[in-house]
Amino acid sequence: MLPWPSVEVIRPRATAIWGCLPAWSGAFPGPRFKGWILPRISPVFPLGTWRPGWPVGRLLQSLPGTVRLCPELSGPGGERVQEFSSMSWLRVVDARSAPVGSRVTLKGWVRTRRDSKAEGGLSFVAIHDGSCFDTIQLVVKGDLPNYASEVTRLSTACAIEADGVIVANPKGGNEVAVEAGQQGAIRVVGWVDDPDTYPIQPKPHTMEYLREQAHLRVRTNTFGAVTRVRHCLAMAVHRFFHERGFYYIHTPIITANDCEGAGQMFKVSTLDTINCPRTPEGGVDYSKDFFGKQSHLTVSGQLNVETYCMAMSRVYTFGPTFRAENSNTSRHLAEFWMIEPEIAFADLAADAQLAEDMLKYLFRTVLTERADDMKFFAERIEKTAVERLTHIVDKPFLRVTYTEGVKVLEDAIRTGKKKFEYPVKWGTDLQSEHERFLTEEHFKQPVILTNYPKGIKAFYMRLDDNCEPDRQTVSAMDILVPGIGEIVGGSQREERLDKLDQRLEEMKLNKADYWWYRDLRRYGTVPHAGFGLGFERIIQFITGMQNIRDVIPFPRAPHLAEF
RNA sequence: UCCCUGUUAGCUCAAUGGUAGAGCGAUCGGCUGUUAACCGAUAGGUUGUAGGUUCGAGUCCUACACGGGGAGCCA
Repeated sequence: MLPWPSVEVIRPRATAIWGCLPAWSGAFPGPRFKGWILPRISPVFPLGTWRPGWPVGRLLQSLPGTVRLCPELSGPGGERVQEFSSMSWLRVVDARSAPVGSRVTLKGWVRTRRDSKAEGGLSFVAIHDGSCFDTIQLVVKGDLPNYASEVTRLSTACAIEADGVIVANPKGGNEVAVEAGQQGAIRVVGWVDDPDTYPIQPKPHTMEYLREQAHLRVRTNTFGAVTRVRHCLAMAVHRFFHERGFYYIHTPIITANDCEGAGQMFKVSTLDTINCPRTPEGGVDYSKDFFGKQSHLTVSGQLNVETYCMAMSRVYTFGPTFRAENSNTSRHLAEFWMIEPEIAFADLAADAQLAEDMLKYLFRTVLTERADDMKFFAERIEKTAVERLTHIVDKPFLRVTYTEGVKVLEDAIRTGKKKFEYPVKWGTDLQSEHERFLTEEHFKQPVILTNYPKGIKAFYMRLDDNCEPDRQTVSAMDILVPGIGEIVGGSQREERLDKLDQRLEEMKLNKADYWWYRDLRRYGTVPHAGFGLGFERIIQFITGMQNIRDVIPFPRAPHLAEF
């Protein structure tokens, strides 16, 4: 049975892409090998235009004339080509670009159905399968044996298989003609129980409502688009670091350090919550617990990843983190994903540059690879979604010290340009309204704020040299973006043991608890720096989705763990 | 956790303290190479829960539950 299997294309040496091209029913001339056309895609493409995993067929379709065929190949250049031969149907994204006349089988779910009495019965059935934003339309003729009994009863979300022929839609694009005369068929795989009460109707729903239907909401345009963008970004994160020689470190989810410090933690325990073992003083005896001491879900992989940084030079973590704070906002989750790189022999400036490069890489990638979804976000979710990313990619982020930032705020107040609810004073933390003013109204672009007063920052941040008396700062930075606020928080770490100890003391932390962290400063310490990037927040910023609960598949927040 | 606000048909929302309404969706019919289709008809309700005031409560009062916006905490 046609059609062709999906083919994974790999990039062996960063100069060319080799791969197998399905023989599109003879649509492309060229040398053949066991039924495959074997192209070599020349490096005339700018590097990074496309990626491993994209079928070559799509590239040929979207970029005609830029592919050279290499007849000398007897295989895919000795490189790995993986065939998913068990998948013998075509995805919607490939059907949309397949040559007219191809026989295809499609599998997917019905979005909409419209009927016509013309030509002895005709139904237009739009189906989707997640492979791209758009649906493809099946034009089903009334001559199918199950036309009246099944096809005209199809409703939103019915699962079907369709055999048909790719034809051109009169108004542009591809569609699939399904008629008995051409061995076409519609097979219903799964019906929808009661179309009247199916929660996802072909009409606009509010985000709040869809949140209550989290198991079904991915079937909508919006959540399908969010899902593809999220995936695209996750892959881009790994690619960004991998291409720059970073190692991906799997830091632990469970931690027995009660010293992570960044807020309330979830307890991890196997003790009986009602009859737990007691210490003589009446407290819970955690020595009888699974880990022999009190343990928690991690709030950050940073301290662990620093240890790996002190041998591997460039490392990062990308995993879930947990905060048991009672935060109820559109920017907070109890379970969220964080990207935390750590670089050795680096200062704050290098750290900021890495963060800026990474953000721009992510923006560029999503604009290229998910243009279809980004177009949708710009049309329906946030008008400037595409425009502002394009804009940001082109110019350097602004670097402003905390002290300069405070001056800007004070000037704005003095000249009556702006009124704030909270006062601005050097040494205190900036409020949301202050940060928003800086990035949204004053600078109107992403801003890297640096060198904060030490009193408002964590113990591990490096003390700046040559500070004014009473104005001691640390090498910390926050990246603020319009609409979201803080998206990155990072710092150069304190690599000098005496200074670190001094800070631990000042903040009344127990040195003994940090023995292994302090060891890093005793044995071959080097200047190093890193940052944390909230993955959901970057998705929010890119897509314009207003609530963070709508950019993660199953959000976890206070009183929210239904799905 | 605090402040503000909301909860009425499958969904989005109306309804001076006096008979519960519309649009969309669904179902049926008509028209149509349709694509946010269009036209007509039908079905669909213990007004978030529990109390209270009143001759009478969707509407006023109290408590609770849940949703949303903002703040704090942060990413």
